[in-house]
Amino acid sequence: MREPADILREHGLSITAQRIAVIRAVSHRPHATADALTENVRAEIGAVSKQAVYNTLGILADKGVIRRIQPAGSPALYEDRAGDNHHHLICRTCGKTVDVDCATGKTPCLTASDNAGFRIDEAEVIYWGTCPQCLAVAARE
Amino acid sequence: MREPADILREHGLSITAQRIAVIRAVSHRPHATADALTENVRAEIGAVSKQAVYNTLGILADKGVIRRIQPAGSPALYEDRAGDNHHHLICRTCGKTVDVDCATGKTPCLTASDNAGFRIDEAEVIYWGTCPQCLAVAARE
DNA sequence: TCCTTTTTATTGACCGAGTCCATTTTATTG
DNA sequence: CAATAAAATGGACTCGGTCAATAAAAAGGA
Repeated sequence: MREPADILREHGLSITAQRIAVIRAVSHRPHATADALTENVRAEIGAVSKQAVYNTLGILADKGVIRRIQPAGSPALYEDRAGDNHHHLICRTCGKTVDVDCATGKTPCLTASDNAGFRIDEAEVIYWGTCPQCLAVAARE
Repeated sequence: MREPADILREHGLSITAQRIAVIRAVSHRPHATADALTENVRAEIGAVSKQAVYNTLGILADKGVIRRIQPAGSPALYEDRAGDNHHHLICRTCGKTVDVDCATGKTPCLTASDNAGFRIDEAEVIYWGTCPQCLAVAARE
């Protein structure tokens, strides 16, 4: 990802230390919760309000700069990679989240068998399962 | 769906008026929230506690009798149809949720391009877009 | 540069969805 | 018809997130 300040400028947003740090945190730590990102930001610039973090994440997600994923039973996660239609693999046991490229090609999943008249703009795919570590633990028992 | 009491019996669960009414509500009103279902149940049997509804929904979802879907930015929805690997189409504007059969065949979506060592047991697909009604409203403006 | 305007950050109250827990009620089983 | 196990109730509580009023900081123009 480019310089945080450039990203903000390109979208007509004011450039603030908080926003820069949020962008850095997201790109440095993918699949993190707002809470975790807040801690990262605090480590970098000393202090931020919860609200500033949510605000920044919300705006960036709206602008398509970052992506928000909201897996069942978990707070929202944010990631750097956006707009490339990749998907996620989530461990039911430990919550580990991993990127997977789309199974079917470029922007493929945008085709439902019957769209019921909807105009579809995104296909969100979450593969649920058990990660290698948790499989190993389960096997040992 | 069969008789609620039979479903409960088959899974070794006590048969109570509350549970029967919850099962009826789910099958009568697909894609409803726990809250909406609670109202339905109250209309049928007079009163239920929030907890009894959550408890029943949780157990039935665990047993695979019903399915819980948790779309981003919305409370959980419950539906009757379970185990047939169908997906959902959700309107970003009004939240309307519609079933779609799987685009690729029988139980197809269970294949990620790279499973990263995970054992995958479910592929959850949500198509986001705009429903016909909301498209019409938008066009009129 | 300074000053004004606009945007953003802060703080703390608040909200909705869901869970926890102690108690009472209801099913089930001998 | 007990005795016991399972479920329901009600109310407090948690967590993720939003709202709204005020303070602070950026952006833009003379």
